[in-house]
Amino acid sequence: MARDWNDVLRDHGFRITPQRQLVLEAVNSLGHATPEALLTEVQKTASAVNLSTIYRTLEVLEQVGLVTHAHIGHGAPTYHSVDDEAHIHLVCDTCSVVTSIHADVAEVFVRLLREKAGFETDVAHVSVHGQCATCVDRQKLL
Amino acid sequence: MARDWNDVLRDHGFRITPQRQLVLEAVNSLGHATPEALLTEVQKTASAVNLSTIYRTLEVLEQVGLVTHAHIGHGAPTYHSVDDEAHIHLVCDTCSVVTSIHADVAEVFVRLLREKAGFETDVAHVSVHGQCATCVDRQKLL
DNA sequence: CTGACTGCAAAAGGTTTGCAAAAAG
DNA sequence: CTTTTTGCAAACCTTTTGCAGTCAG
Repeated sequence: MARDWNDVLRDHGFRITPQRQLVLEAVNSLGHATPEALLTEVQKTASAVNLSTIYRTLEVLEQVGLVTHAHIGHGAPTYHSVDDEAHIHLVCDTCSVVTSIHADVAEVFVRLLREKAGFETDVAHVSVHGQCATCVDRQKLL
Repeated sequence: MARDWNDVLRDHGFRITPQRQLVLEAVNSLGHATPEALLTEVQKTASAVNLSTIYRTLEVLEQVGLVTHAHIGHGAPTYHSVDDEAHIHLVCDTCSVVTSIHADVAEVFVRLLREKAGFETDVAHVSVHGQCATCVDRQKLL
């Protein structure tokens, strides 16, 4: 596992660079991370790395299937390793907390979309907005 | 119906202005629209209206519950009338086409999220990424 | 060596803000 | 008249791009 990421890149005609290795490691170690957060992490090791390199690297890594991203909230997308278990992001519009839940809960939903619309859902990319348990409870008290 | 939008605003302590009326009308007539698109629409009637007014107005209209927005793709959010039937956006990551499907298909999904995570889903806000029927078919041919 | 990759700086896209003038109630 | 709302311009933040130098293969 630790050695085939570079094969994946090479197989797609990309070169192996320290920057790419660092970004990939940062994605793996941070779990969920915005480009900005990845930059900070990468710069702990290599302070000269530029933000635009992060973006370009993520594009490459995503293209070869080593990472994916999901759109949470308004601002920044978050990237995570493809190795991670498929999960869905639940974004609370009240308190902005993001929780994850196993993608299994979407099984029926995904099947319905396939049957009714011929749509193949990328489960990991889904982000669901609404109100988290905590905020729902808090609201009941008022 | 045509007359109570201003009551809604007033009840929340907001004032009635031509700009707010025009933005609301634009949201209703365009169905799905980005702030930029709304500006263009509004300017057909009142060319002096400014983009920042559009943003501020949308914020107010959303706050009082007359419109909502959804995050489709990377770029701009799209706003629509709350009167619209609840629907889910299916975003094709291959061809970028956005289709809508009635929110009923998410019923089981929403129930599961409520039961398993206590999460109350805002169905209309969900945008689902994946591959549309057309692109799925096209890929099979290759 | 040669083309892919990087750093830098500047541009672009979308959204927000401060302020003075205009309009609503 | 008082307070909100607007227009304008500038600031902001995130992402993208052009270019020249650097590095991987």
